[in-house]
Amino acid sequence: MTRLRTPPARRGVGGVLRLSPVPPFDFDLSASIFAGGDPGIRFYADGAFRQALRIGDRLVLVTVTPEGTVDRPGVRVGLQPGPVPSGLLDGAGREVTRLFNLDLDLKPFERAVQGDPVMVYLSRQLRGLKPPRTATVFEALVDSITEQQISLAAAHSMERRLVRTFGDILRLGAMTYHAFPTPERLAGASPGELRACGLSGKKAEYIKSIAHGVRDGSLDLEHHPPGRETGAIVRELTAIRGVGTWTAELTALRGLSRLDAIPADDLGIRRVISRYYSRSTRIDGLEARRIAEAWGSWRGLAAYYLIVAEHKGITLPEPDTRE
DNA sequence: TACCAGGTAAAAA
DNA sequence: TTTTTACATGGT
Repeated sequence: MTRLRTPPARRGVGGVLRLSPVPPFDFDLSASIFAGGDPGIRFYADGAFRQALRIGDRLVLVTVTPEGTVDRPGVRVGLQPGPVPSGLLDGAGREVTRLFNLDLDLKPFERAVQGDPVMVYLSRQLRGLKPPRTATVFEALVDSITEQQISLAAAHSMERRLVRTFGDILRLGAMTYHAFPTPERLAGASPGELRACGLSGKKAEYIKSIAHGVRDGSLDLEHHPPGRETGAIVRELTAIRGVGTWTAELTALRGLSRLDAIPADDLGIRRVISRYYSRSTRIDGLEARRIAEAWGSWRGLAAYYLIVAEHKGITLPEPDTRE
């Protein structure tokens, strides 16, 4: 897949940065999945996205708002509290670029799925949708382990408690913001504290072990040699205790933006593929992978489009009426 | 009250 | 080797 470099950021007055995402990009659509999030953790409302992020050695509140149009998109990044040194501003720009995949070029994806009428329709309905990425691979891995087996509602409740319990705190006025917990903090957590967040004993143990590995340097989740294949990364991840194929693929997709990774065994992905491609007949992971082959190296992004399409209640205009 | 929900490793057969 | 089981919370 092709990636273009984001044009140089323009520095505004008073700790404000303007970025130029690769078009097409629809910020409101891409950020809308964060609507209804926890305002103290990660939140999108009234056209502004907010999240507490660690930039270098500082914890800051990042506020992202859209400018321009889908075809000439801009993004405004504000930091609190001030004063904001220019190095911090540049770091925040890189971080926001990562979180919203601003340098991803969607045009090759749109071309690659031209032969698939369903994906052509959905990608037009969702034009400019870019998949979000976590601030760290560690965060993606911890979230994915938390989400194993149970419903997303249950998992999100646990993730929220995990962040509120162990995440570093930033106070601004009356608001308290929580960053995602560092490996150091989770490595130091007691099993009982992790269990109190709702995690099973085994999940608590997996997460603690991963946090230990990252902290002492024996496990490097964040750095991968350029050109390394997604399959190799998934295999590496599955060597970690508690990480199966599903967890590794989800982590590669959300944490590394490996858009060719598709957690095809995932119940939600199987459901949306069957909804849009199999007349809602239940399918297994193998069948899901077979259908996903049509999307080539963009299969993970295509699956994300299906999830968002379902979430937004998008239906196909002409149901298949073969006799 | 059950039962299912974006799985996994370990025990049992 | 393949199959079964325990596990956590939230929604219906």
